[in-house]
Amino acid sequence: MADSSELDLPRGVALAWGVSADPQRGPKREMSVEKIVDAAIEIADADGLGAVSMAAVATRLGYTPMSLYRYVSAKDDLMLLMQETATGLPPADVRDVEGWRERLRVIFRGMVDIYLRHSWMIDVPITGSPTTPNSSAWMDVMLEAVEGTPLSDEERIAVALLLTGQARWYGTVLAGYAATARATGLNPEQITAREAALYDGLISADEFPALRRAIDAGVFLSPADPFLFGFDRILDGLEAYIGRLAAGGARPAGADWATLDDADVAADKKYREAQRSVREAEKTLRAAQKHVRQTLREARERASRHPLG
Amino acid sequence: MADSSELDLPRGVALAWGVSADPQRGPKREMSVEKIVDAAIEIADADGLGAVSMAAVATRLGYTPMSLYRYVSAKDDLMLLMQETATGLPPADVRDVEGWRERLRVIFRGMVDIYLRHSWMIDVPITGSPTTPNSSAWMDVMLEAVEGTPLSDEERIAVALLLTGQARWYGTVLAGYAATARATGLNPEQITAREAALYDGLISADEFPALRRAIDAGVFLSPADPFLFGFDRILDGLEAYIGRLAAGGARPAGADWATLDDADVAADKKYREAQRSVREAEKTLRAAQKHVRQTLREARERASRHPLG
DNA sequence: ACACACTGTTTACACGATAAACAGTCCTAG
DNA sequence: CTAGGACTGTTTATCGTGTAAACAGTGTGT
Repeated sequence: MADSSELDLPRGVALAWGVSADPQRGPKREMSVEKIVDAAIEIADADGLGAVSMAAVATRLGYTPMSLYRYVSAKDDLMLLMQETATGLPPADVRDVEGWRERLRVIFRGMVDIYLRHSWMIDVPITGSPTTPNSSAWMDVMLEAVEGTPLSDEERIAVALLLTGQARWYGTVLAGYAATARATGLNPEQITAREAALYDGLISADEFPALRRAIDAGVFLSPADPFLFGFDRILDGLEAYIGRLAAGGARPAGADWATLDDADVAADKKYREAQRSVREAEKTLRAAQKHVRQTLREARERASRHPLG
Repeated sequence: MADSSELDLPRGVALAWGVSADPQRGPKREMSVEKIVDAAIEIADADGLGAVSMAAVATRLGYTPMSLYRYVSAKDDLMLLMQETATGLPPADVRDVEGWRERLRVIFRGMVDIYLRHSWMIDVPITGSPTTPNSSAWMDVMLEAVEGTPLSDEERIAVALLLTGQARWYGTVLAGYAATARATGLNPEQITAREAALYDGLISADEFPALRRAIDAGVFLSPADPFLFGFDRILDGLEAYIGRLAAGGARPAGADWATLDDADVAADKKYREAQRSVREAEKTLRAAQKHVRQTLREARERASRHPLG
């Protein structure tokens, strides 16, 4: 470990590592960072991250809003600490599990559980990889899980990233459900049904043939969990790769992803305009169809009641 | 397609489908939804989604903030339209590409490009799957790409979800870079270097042995793109599965993910407390070590200069 | 021509984060 | 053992949000 004297830690990160001098003089502290963070988490669990305001947290603890700033230098730091606390430590029993495949599955399950418990986690704004103790512990346990494999160090990191991303994505969708549930008071089945109805009503066979066929096959009402399928495919892919390496197969060159150049970015607005005309044309096409004229009529009626429709 | 008379579309979704009656009487409109959305996107591209306020958009167009509300019923809707516009249509040439694997790669690349262009996309709050035309078009093209395979309808949706999630995750990390770049003015290499230094300074071999080893191997300074590795593994996994199906292999039963019950959630706070003691103990351990005492001393010095460290 | 549906604007409000100045508390250096 | 001052939680105030409501001007269908 390098000498840390040269580092100046981002404010919240230092708090997360518990590396902050406790004051020696002055009155006894009545609160603590932990209590504040716990209160904030409870609010977020119940009503989403949007409900976490300094005032709300303070009120819940019976203090005035400004008092929190003696413990947490800014709301950003509070959110980082919420994230870190809710992340917690990875399951302790991973080491007992036999085989990298099962170990990764246990870890993945652990991550998804976190998002299941704390759907607001997804809404915490990201600023670089979180160099906090608990996040590092998860990273560590993932790396350890694949230590018996012929994967290179870079590849192991890539695997950890792959799991993290997949869990996060699962969490994102779960959070979407949680948010609509909060907003509408509907239960998961009702939300699914409503979304299926929306799709069903909007997707025409001419414009979106493949999607339309899927809808007709009832996929949006299926109880099967698509994320589990995805996760199993990921494990399959790793297994195939590891198998190839073990069999002495050559490691393919790690391609470097071409970045966008400025011209691409500049072209984007024109591109959007071009797409707009395409879509405009499709819109006209749509409008020519009977059932869509119906939709339009409905929408106009609605718009007249409710100016911005 | 079912009769849409029963549906009441979420406000913004109707706008996205272009299903809103243009007013007939009254003065000519000076603005348009498109111009507003474009202005908002330009602001977000330059300074992030946080910089997009109604006032900022209006100012950029030379109007007063409230004028926007004649076109866009709320900021949420504006964001939905930004998302939809920036999403655009999938690449038109996917159909020309031979083989599902290459087709998926082209689509994936297209998605990542979007996040490369518009890193703020990740920050747009999600509320259910976006039933908008462009998003549907991407879904459609993904489903079409795997039409020649023996995958079931549910599985195809799962594949589309898998790609989307992976692209989003890539985008999340890209957005993190963009955000720190904006905040600090550093270029990507400098950001990587700074993060590597942070890790290097904080991760001890005792607490995070596997991670520490990875750091020493220099993985955080490697130029290889871990997301490409991950994506290739996903494709490998799909290939393996498709191969198995084609060879007449049985389809494994789609496991249903066990949801958390209330007891689990209630136990979470106690769990966090338990973890806190573990971490507290580890902290003490850390503090007993020489180099960490060093860190602490540094931190105290810093804290005395800068009260909340 | 005139009512009124519409335009963009003004004014106003309820929150949000947080800076600055406050009076009370209590450790520690003299 | 007694200040001085570091520290506590509080009060007050500022600035930036999103958006409701009332406004005067405009142009179209009756």
